[in-house]
Amino acid sequence: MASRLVLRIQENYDRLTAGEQKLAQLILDRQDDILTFPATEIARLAGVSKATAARFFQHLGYSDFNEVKAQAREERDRTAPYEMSLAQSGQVAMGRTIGAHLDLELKNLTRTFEEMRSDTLAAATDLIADAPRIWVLGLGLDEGLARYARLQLARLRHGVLLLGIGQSALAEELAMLGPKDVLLLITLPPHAAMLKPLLSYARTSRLSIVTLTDRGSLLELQRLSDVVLPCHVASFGLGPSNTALASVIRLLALSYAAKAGASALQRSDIIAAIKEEIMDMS
Amino acid sequence: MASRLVLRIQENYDRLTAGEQKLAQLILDRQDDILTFPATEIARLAGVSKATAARFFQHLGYSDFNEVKAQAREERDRTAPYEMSLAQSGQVAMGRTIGAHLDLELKNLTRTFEEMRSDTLAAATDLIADAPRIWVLGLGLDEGLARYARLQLARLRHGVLLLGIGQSALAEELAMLGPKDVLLLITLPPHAAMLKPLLSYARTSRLSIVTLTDRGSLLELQRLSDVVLPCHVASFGLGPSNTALASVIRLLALSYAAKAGASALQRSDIIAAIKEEIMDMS
DNA sequence: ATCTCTATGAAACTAATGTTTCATAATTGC
DNA sequence: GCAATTATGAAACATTAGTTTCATAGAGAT
Repeated sequence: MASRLVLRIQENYDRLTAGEQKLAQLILDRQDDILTFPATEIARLAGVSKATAARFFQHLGYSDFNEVKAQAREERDRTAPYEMSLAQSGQVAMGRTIGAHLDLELKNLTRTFEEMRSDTLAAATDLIADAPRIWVLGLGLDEGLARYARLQLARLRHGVLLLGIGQSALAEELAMLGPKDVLLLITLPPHAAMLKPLLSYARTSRLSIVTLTDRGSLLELQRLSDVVLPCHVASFGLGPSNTALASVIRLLALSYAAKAGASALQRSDIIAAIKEEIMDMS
Repeated sequence: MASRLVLRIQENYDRLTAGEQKLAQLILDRQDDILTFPATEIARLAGVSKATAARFFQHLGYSDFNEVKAQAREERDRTAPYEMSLAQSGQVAMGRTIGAHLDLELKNLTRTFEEMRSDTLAAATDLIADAPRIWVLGLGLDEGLARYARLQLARLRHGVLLLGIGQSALAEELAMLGPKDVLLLITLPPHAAMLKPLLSYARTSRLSIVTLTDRGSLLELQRLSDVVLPCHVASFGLGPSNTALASVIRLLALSYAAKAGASALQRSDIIAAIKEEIMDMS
């Protein structure tokens, strides 16, 4: 991040020599990362000598390149003031600050969607759209998210059911799985021991399996699924964070709603109206 | 930005020597900017020698510090441009892109924690720590999150119960509420019509109410609660987004675990061990 | 065409960074 | 208490980075 350097360059651009303008253009083109390189490398990338680079920064008013870097660091610290203020005043959780928690959650979300291929999301959406029934499964801690997913999808379409609630009836439920159905599996480490045999059995029903899991489980679960949407779940403690997974569920519902169009939204409106009517009767 | 370095540190933390842990802690505390400093300076900041720093990075699997910096640059390049590429090529959901979805989620998270007062989080944590029993309530769509919250807290302490599951038994459950208990309420708009009378009744039990809700409901629910932790829930459709609320639940659990200390973590370990044993018997 | 001035790169010099080696202190096991 | 092992920092060494100086090329003015 080099905002103030960029501003100085912009203010002085016409007064720069040709070599200096080469440097200036490079910095304007790569504002975010150029200062992570040493000046020697910046000069090389711009196609000028080290001497020209040194004179360039001096021409802009800096005493030397170290001053440029120090200014950029100060600017970075100042850009996110809430993090610093939170970090300083915030409650310490697990030895970390609220700011650190937020940072990690933001990174989990960013990396999750950074790496999400649109064709993977589309494939998952298509499977859901075409399925006569959707079975949602989440074991242990993942059950809450499974319920959330089921509710999100049930608002938009019929035939969305939860598996594994009363585990004593799981076998009966598995017997109900049919071809063309979709199993929406939500699972984070540590994975339930029964998961693999359950998935192996489920596949004999010739249904499709869409799995939401963490990055580390991607390869393993890819073998047992038709589509895997991986999430980043890094945390400071208490097992994996499911914030990114919650957001992926939401995106999947949004994506389905967009594909299904008016009928999905109409269903959601109907359900809302039913609720209002039921509550009026209470 | 040093996400992968951070993950490597987290995976290996217990195997690091004391000097290496000093470096590790510094990097965890200052993930965003620490790699803008040379390794010599990082060593100085951590209070170790340059030799220790060099061995530390090698211990983590890097051939040298230059490789650490190169990886961080690559990561930054991979994180920044994707928003543009996703926005241009990504699946359109509800008229918005994956990039827009991510942006909105990031903003929800950022604003939620930016506005979170540490004293409010501490007050909620204290109430939970001191309560003989915690009742968790989420109606309708919020039920999934309520289950998630209950599971997170039940791993850390006894006496965490879910309200409102079989609504026909709700009256019986409400009769069980006692003084000094805490009701952890999770509710987003549209709020269930029964919520207000339910809360009014609950207060006659002289228990404390900790409410997680959206910003818009803050004033209204503040009158009925002891502590309110508001979340930003902006979305493009399908009602409010609960990604930030999921993360607040997680932070609350982390905060409680930090306060309760060893006993909470021990309980979590015990539960994990029980699960392993039960699964081995399956 | 020539002279003056400016821009520039090569080279020299200085400074800083990073890695490796070695000696010592601390820790662990018997 | 002692020996063996490991961790660590100081120092040596190697490499890179950054600044300054000097020589040259190019541009502009006459």
